[in-house]
Amino acid sequence: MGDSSRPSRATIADVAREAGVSRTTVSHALNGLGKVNSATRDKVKEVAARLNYRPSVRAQSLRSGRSQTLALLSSMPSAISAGPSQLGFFTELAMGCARTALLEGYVFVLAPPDGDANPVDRLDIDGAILLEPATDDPIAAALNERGIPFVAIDGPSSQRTVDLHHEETAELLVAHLVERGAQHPGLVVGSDRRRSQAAAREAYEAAAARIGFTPVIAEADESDGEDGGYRASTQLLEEHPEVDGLIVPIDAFATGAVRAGQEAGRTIGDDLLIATRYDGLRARTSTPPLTAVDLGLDEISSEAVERLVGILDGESEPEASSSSAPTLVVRESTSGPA
Amino acid sequence: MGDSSRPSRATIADVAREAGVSRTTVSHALNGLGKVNSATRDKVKEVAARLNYRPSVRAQSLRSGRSQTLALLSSMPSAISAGPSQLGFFTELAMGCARTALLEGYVFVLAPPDGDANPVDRLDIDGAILLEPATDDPIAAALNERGIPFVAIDGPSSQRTVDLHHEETAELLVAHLVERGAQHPGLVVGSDRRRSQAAAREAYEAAAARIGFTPVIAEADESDGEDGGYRASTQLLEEHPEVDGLIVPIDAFATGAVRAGQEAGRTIGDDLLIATRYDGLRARTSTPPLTAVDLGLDEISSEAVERLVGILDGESEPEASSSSAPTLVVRESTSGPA
DNA sequence: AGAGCTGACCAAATCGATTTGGCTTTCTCG
DNA sequence: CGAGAAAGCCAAATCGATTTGGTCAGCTCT
Repeated sequence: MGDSSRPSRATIADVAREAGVSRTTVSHALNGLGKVNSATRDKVKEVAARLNYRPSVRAQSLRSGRSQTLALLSSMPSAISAGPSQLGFFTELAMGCARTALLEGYVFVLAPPDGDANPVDRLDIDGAILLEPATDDPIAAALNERGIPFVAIDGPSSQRTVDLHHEETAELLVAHLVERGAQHPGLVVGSDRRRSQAAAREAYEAAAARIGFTPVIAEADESDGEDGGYRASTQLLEEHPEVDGLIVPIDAFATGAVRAGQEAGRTIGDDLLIATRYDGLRARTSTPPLTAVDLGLDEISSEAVERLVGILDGESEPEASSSSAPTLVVRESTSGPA
Repeated sequence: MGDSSRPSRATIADVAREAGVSRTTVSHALNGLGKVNSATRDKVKEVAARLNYRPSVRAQSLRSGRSQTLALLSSMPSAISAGPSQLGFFTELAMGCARTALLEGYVFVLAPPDGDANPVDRLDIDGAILLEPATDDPIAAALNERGIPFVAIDGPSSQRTVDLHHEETAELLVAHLVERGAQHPGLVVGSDRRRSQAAAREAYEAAAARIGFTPVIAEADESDGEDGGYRASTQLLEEHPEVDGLIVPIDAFATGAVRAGQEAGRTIGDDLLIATRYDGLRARTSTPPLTAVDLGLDEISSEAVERLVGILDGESEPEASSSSAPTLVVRESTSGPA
């Protein structure tokens, strides 16, 4: 089978030789640049087709300084390799970004989890989408240093960023619980200092002040996953038995909260309402299914990519980018059994 | 002159000049090749660090002929942009491949859906994972022509391929339905000619012959999605009212089958058992949740990537690659309400 | 002393494109 | 007629690395 024929592709030099012109002329002919006699142009194209010539992406990228490639980077450690929750959110964004990027003519790469080595140096990319960077994010710094433009998703306002609408989301959840009759909704958040946490807190506290209930907040370490949510919720419910609703933005915590509630003798959706943020696999397959928020990740990711592409193509930067507002997905955890 | 912003990175030539040696020596020093005096080596390293030098991936890839990049390609149209459940089969595999690839030191790209342009020519990849290629797959052909090695997932035996265990899966499903008391299990398959369909058919028919029931098979066009499954199932149940179980490998069809069964007055999980193949979002969030099969996609994808990397690194090819067998995930659709 | 090594280093070729700057013709117009 | 423009083409520079094929000095062995 395997005859040792030439696996190497025809190069522009081959085409030039075969067509009896210079490499310059081949390049011009194929790219529609410069002045080329139409007869020559046709001849070149014919030869190129015959030799099955395709320009080398490698060489083009070196010469032109552009790789037509974008990446999704995350400053969160091992976003890809992490559990099912991360997988959902990150993955959904990645696919959304990929789809839009491909439509815009870019290739999309999934980046290594940071770990020790900086992924930025290993990647040949024109731009990046950066997921939830911190203010002093190392990846953001690396990108800046290399002069690689990026658009953050849910980044600090000092960066070009597409918003995840944390405020609206949090307000939506509080309002929903209250509307469903919760008198004392509590909040379970992660203890790290990401924007999403802060936003949830603030919106919750603002709503508490406005509506007139006493805020009750529990914290857990995000790396503890479901167990962390379980412990925090258990303690919260013990110390504040009056709490009849829980807003648990992190979905892993939320399933933990469900367990905590059930073990405390509550009926989820009836005398304990629970709502979470990300409407992923976890929220949907929980028993009972969790009310969550449709964040419109598809729209968000495509907005981020389009903005990035706009920057790369040197278009004037749109001032206000407005993705549509998040919408509630009501499920049994706040509406009782069907 | 320390003028304003320098967006361009230090090149190997800058390091060479600054260190007072040749580019060759810099390259050798940094890569641990050739003969370099250790003092010189240290000096070079120091300068490189000071200038924050990083080799250009572009240039390396052109010169070395390797890009340290892999891709997941699919011959199925618009695999990425498909359906609402982005988090489907393709995605799960993609993430699995990506994780392993990254661990092996490769960058992983998500490829454009084929459509008109051949994605292969736009990609700078060392190798590829090809999902469910047909025997005369155009992408496989393109890869071969370019001399890019690939490992198929569920490809024809003429290619290097990692198996999805369709036979076992189909047998598992039939056996399960029979064990749950189905006397006349039917089969709903897609009408295209992919390996998975054929395997399901054969295993089903073999089981029918062995166990002794009359095979009843309905077909639907895969592009019709849930509706196609609904129509096919409705018709099947009308024509063969004795059917008390349905094996519906394609999950979109399966939810359609559920609807068909319910509208025919059946109780899913009781007098009509339904089981599907891919244990994704769809199976899990169906009402009732569908019994499905854990295909071990994680293992499969990492096996495929490891095999590909082995080939790329010129290791001897492992003869038998054996991923673990699929296992059943029993849910209400075959076990009745909890 | 001369052949033969080895250590340390470098100039130039190479990868495959794009782009710059010319060099001829031929045509146009004052 | 001659200046200038434009068409058509090409040689060489360029992108930033790796690799090939040296040179040169110093050392050993006979």
